[in-house]
Amino acid sequence: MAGSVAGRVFSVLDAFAGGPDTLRLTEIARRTGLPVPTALRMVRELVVWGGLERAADGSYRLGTRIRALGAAAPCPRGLLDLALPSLRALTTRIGGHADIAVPSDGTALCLVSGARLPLHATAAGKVLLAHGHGPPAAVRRHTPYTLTAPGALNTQLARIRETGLAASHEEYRLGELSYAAPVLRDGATVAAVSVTLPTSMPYDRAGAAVREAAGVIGRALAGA
Amino acid sequence: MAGSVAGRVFSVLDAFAGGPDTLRLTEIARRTGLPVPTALRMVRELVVWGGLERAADGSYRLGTRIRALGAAAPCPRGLLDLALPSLRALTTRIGGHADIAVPSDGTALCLVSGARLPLHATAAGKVLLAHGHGPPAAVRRHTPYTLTAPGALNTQLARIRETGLAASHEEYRLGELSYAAPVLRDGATVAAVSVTLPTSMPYDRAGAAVREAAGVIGRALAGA
DNA sequence: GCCCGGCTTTCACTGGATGAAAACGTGGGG
DNA sequence: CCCCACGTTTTCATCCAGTGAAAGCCGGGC
Repeated sequence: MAGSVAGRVFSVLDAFAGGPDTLRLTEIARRTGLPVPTALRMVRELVVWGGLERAADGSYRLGTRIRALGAAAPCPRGLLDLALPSLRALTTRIGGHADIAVPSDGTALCLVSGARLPLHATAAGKVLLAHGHGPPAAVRRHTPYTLTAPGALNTQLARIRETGLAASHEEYRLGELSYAAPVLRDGATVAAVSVTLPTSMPYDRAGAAVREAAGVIGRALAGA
Repeated sequence: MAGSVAGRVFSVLDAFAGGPDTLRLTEIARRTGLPVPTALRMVRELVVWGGLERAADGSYRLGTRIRALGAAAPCPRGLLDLALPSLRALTTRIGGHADIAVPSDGTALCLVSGARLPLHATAAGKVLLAHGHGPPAAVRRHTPYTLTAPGALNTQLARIRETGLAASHEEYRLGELSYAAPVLRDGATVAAVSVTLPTSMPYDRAGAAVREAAGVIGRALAGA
């Protein structure tokens, strides 16, 4: 792949996946191992297409075309397949319901249950929100504990980014609490693993367990 | 671009942008105009990379890599969220419809209404055109007032760059006028704020109001 | 002014890309 | 069962798009 034109184009795109969201030509060349003129040609074609766009200072960032495609991408069946073993293990260990959710139309789409959850009121949703998926389809109050103030929510999202763990205590349904952790692929959050438990059955290791499961699934993704 | 490898890869990806989320090889070849073996090679490299994935029945769909990239793409992390308060204020102050538009496939995609507007005939579109977004998907006459001569349009675009304000007087729909101003991020225009009014309504403060709103949103973007 | 780093253009060479043709697989109609 | 039709995959001789070293260009620092 490295010896093909397509491969070179892809490597340029990959250069943006993990790192800062804006790169200069030289930096792209360094990251991809491509000679500068070659990187320039790749980048130019990407700009014409709309996959990259040029910032005012001459550096590059991912463009609208990539965003549009990302939004158009359906949720991968393969993801559920990869995740199922870990989800079963989670349920065995913690109890309750384990699921994996991807962003879809401003909601968190649960691949196991098929449910669509609000982004602002569930642990899985908050994980997705915290990592740039959004905006939410609707922000409404589901229980007395639902967070609706943008400020409070943003503070939580910042914390979620720091800790890699989100929680929801009866913010969506009374008597239900959930924990969720991000599934990473190439440094980007592509899904959220969550467990949902009745408040009567709290389990203090749920957070760590969810994080572990997310890690395992992320590694499975990388290996696939 | 059509004559380059990169262009062919892009056209394959584009084939998925508008249509159904799963395509068969022959269908991809048909949509892109590529010979089948060529399409096959493109598709294969995309699959290896992760930009496409193969469904159980042998058809193809957009893959996790594309999703991850789309998620990693900066800027509209809640561009609409950030803009909504300002847009509401605009409507309250000026009336009519306020919206924020980003370039998408040669059109101006309005994030509030979801509408796609032509770049050459609307205020929001002209703002995007004036700052390097384009080319337009199509330049056609919508009303007797639509500008189609490239010269006249370019003169206007230059003026828009100078003044930071664009207008459209019944160039898209009769009885409708709109004003738009650029939203800047790192000095680059990433979106356009616009208000659309019936010609019967007063509008003398619309220009300044739109510009102010765009400034506020730009500052919110920088802070995020 | 001079230098230095990064961006862009040029150009002769070459190896990856190309696509017609043929082989392969599969399903279904007679 | 055979044969046909359709979609996919492989092959291979041809050739042109892609390559990258080198040189030119621009701007900013000293």
